[in-house]
Parts: sequence; structure tokens; C-alpha cells
Amino acid sequence: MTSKPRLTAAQRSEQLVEAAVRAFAANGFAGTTTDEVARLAEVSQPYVIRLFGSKQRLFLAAVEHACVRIEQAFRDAAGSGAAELAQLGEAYDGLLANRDLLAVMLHGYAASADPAIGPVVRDGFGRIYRLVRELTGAQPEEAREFLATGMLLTVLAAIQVVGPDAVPPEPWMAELVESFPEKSATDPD
Amino acid sequence: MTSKPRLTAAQRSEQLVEAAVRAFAANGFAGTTTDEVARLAEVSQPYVIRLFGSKQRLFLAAVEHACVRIEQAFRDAAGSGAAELAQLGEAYDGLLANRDLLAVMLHGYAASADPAIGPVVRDGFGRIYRLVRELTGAQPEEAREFLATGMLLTVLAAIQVVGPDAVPPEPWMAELVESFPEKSATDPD
DNA sequence: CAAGGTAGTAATCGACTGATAACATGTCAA
DNA sequence: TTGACATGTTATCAGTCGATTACTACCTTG
Repeated sequence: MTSKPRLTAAQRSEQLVEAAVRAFAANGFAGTTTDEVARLAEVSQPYVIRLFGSKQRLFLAAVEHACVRIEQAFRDAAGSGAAELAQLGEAYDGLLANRDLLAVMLHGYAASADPAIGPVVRDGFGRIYRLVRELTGAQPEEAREFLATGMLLTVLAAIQVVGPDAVPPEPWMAELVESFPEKSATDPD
Repeated sequence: MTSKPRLTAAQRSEQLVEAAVRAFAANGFAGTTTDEVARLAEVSQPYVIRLFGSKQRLFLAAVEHACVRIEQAFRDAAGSGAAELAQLGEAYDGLLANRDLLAVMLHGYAASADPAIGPVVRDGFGRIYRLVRELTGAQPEEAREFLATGMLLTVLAAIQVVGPDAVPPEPWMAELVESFPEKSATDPD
């Protein structure tokens, strides 16, 4: 049996950030223990603290990671050259399927009253806004509407109205979900 | 000096819910202690637990209270008879000035993975959606766009891009904020 | 006034958790 | 080989927090 090989601090940190994203996505900053993250990555809890200095810095690393991954998803969806907002919208749907990245962002928004967290979250949000404009050439109004829809979807995923762990839909949920423009299925048949 | 008069349990509970809204709005469910709420309401911490049974039920009461107050704000803005979405939008701006009610909702969304919290938050959200449609006669698509904008504003307030405790605006923030339709100032002059 | 219910507190506890310190183990260059 | 550095753990602590228990003070009503 392959009992954990030793990794470099950089590799282990990377692994821990991914575990942190999963853990913080589920329970938020205050609701997650460093021990949970440690168990997910199969290391000891004190080692997590040693590598990141504090729980707060681990959370910040998770938020930063989520931002970068979201930016990456948009860039990939855009391909080379100009892109349509609809393309980024489909990328967003892809992110919703994972749920973790957007959930971490939501917990970041909620925790932004903390003076150490707010700036990092704001910065990441700003980068995403500017990237949307840059990739699509959208006007501020269009980008704003795009992000607004994104925030609604993020919330709907968090309260389990859409996404993988959605509850059985009540009438208003079905109506609201149906109101979204249909995903243009590039039907290969 | 008027040292606290005795109140009925109902009155004290009401007072505690208001304190809970303020406390939970700032730090969320896991990040808030029952002692903070107790101090805000100037009662002892065990009494808070006695009146509500648990911290979780206190949080649920705060979420429920926030929902009701938001519904009330919409109803007030609509007046009697049919209303425009723009009227509700102004009501939303009024709520943003307080920040607490919408912040509690945001923390509710974030905490909805908890099986005891999710249903309450979903129910409140559903009531607000239906109320918007009912008051304005809006189609699902319009109501969805209205809520999307609301979610974006809620997030922007949480990360201190808009609202009372907004940070000094960076260029992207100014651009994004400017992109919102101007509030139609009913200039009395 | 007696008595019972209601409002509220002080004291305390057990569990949890982030962080520190001391120690162990593996790896690699000279 | 050896020694020095990097990876990782065990043990432990000090503070925090939700909850329980037992108690006190007040008010009402017959």
C-alpha cells in the first residue's frame, strides 16, 4: 500500500489549498476547522498551521485559488480572440456543477467584514469583472448584468435550488429556474 | 437611572432577535457568539439560550425576521394597487442603507448547507420571489433579473463596494457602480 | 399576605480548536 | 558517511463557547 510519499512544501501547500477549498466551501471560514482541512489532505493539523501560518491565511489562499480558477475557466471558454457573454455564461454553468469554487467565493463575500479578508475578496472580484469586459468587449452595463446573473446563480446553488445537490423543486423554484435562457445545446446529432 | 425594566418573554425575544440580526449580519452564524447577542440586548448569555433553545434557533429567528422585514419594505414601496419594479428597486436601495437585513440573508445563503438552515432560507427566498411577482405583475424573467440585481447589490455591499461602509473606490468599482441606472431623484425643488 | 408562576442571573462545565513546542524521520550534497 | 536541512508528527495548552443547573427577584392573584 502506497502510504503517503513525502512532498515538497510547495506541492503539499497546493494540495492543502485544494482541500481548503472543499472544506471552506461547505462550512465557511468560521465554521471550518483546520483539522478538517488537515484530514482531507491526510496530514496533521499542526502542519497545516506551519505551512500557512494561520487559519486565516489558509482561507485567503483558498479564496485566491478560487478566483484564479474562475478566471481560468473564463479564459478557456473565450478561447483566442473575442468572445460572447453567452460563452462565459456556459463556463459559469460549468463552475456551478462543481459548486466548490463559487461556494468559496460566496463565503468570501460573507466574511469580507473582516479587514484582512475584504481586500483580497474585493481584489479577486475586481479582476473577474475586468476580465469579463476584456474578454468580451462588453460595456459596463452588460458586464454588470452578467455578474448579477452570476451572483443569483451562486446564491441559488448555495440554497440548493439549482446544481448537483438541489432539493426537489417547489413550483416557484421550477418557474424561476425555467426563466433562465436555455443553454444552447450544440446538438451534434 | 433606569436600570432595565422587566419585560415579557415575548418582548425580550423580539429585542433579542433585533440584536441577533445586528450580530449575525456582522459575523455570520458560526462567527457570532451567543454572548455577543446577549450583550447587545443587555441580558445574560444563558437567558438567550433559555428563550431560544439553541444558537441555531436564534439564527433562524434572525433570518426569518430579516425576510419579513424585506417583504414589508417591498409592500410599503408598492403601496396599494399595482407597482413598478423600479419602485421595489428603490426599496432595495433603502435596505442597502441599513445593510443588516441583507447581510443576514447573505449569511443565511452561505449557511444553507446546514440541513436545519437551508429550508428556512429557501422558504424566505421563495416568499420574496413570489411577492415581487405578485406586487408588480412581473413575468418570471423580469422578476429573475430584479433578484439578480439584488443579489449583486447584496454582494457588493458585503464586500464594501457600495453602501455606508464602502472603501475608497478603485476605477473598476466606480465604473461598475456608475453602470447602475440612476436613482430617479424626485427632486422637490 | 401567601403562593405560584415568570423573568432573569451567577456559576460552572465539557467539548472544541487554533496555535506552539519539542521531537522524529527522511533526503541530499560534499 | 555524515551532517544539515526540509518534511512531518505527537503532545499539549490556553482560550473560547454553547449549554445546563441551581439559584434569586419580581409580580400577580386570590
